Amino acid sequence: MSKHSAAIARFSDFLQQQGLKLTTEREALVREIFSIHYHFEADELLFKMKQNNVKISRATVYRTLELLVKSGLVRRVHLGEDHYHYEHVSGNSHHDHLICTTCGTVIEFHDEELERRQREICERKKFTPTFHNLQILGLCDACRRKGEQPDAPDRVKMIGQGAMNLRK
Amino acid sequence: MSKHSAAIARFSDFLQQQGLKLTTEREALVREIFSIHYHFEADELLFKMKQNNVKISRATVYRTLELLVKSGLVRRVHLGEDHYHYEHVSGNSHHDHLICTTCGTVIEFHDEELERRQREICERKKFTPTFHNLQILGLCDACRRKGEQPDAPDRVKMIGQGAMNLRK
DNA sequence: GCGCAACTGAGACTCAGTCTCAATTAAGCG
DNA sequence: CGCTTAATTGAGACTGAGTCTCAGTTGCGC
Repeated sequence: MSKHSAAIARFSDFLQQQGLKLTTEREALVREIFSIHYHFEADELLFKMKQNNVKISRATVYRTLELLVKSGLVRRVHLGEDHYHYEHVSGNSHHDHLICTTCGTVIEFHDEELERRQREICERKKFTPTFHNLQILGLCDACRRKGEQPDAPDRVKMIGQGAMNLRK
Repeated sequence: MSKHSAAIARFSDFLQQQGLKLTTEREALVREIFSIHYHFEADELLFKMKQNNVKISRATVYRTLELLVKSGLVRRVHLGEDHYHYEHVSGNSHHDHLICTTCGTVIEFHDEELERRQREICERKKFTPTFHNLQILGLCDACRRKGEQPDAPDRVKMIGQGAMNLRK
């Protein structure tokens, strides 16, 4: 049960600083998040917790995600779809995404030269960056091989495990 | 009335190629879009057309925007909010965005070195890019000057003219 | 001009995310 | 260890962007 205790301790500290409380729901959510090693959606989280018989409400999931983002333990990322995805932050930290528009595969990468160049651009524009978000959409190697796209997808599909809606 | 006729001609060609029709609604929408020289939202478009006494439905606006994106005349951009923004494409073409998280100002920029480096990264990952989207969030010069952020905004606010909801 | 596939609008629907409010709980304090 | 109270929770109503349906309309190739 002491898995992910480092993350929980960090979150606890953050909450205390803000005069907020570490509740069982919040703790369970952090555990769940840190056991997912991929991008996830809020509803996916809710679903998984239901599966594990952990009781938590939609509202609490969203509220806690917001706190986790503020605390820096979780990052909100755009993956080309029209709603948010999240990922937990653990040591290694920042990266950007290559997203295959055919199969939905997400490839992470980090490139120091790219980062440096961005900083230069900001400096020149007198802009103080705090965060950035880069997605490159296109075809992954596998999809390119299996024929020049069969039917021109105009929208990214099937990212993550899909929505699995189960409102209540 | 022949303003923006180049764009309309291009769209007409695209439609014809696809066996689709150029209707009065679609033409009016293209006119409206090409008279906005900034990022806009779908609802904003609907609102402006109502103001100008052009009758068009929400469904048609969305349907036409999709076609315009496919035709390459309009681009869908993420501006850090939870819904889409659009911008028309006109000659000069591709650029990325610096977005001030305090006042919502959007600064456009284009940097060839950044583009080149991205192409290199894709090559190394055997990824065939078709499009990318880079937003750098932070503080613009003006906001940085007027004090180190008064109350830590955790979310981008007030981008564009705001939503001005008027469903019907 | 005709025919018919493409198109349109009204409004129902979906789905992610937010808000409200009464009931509950963490945690500092005596 | 119980009290107090501010923070938190869950149920479900609500919001707002975007999609879908379907009956009626229209562009356009013949």
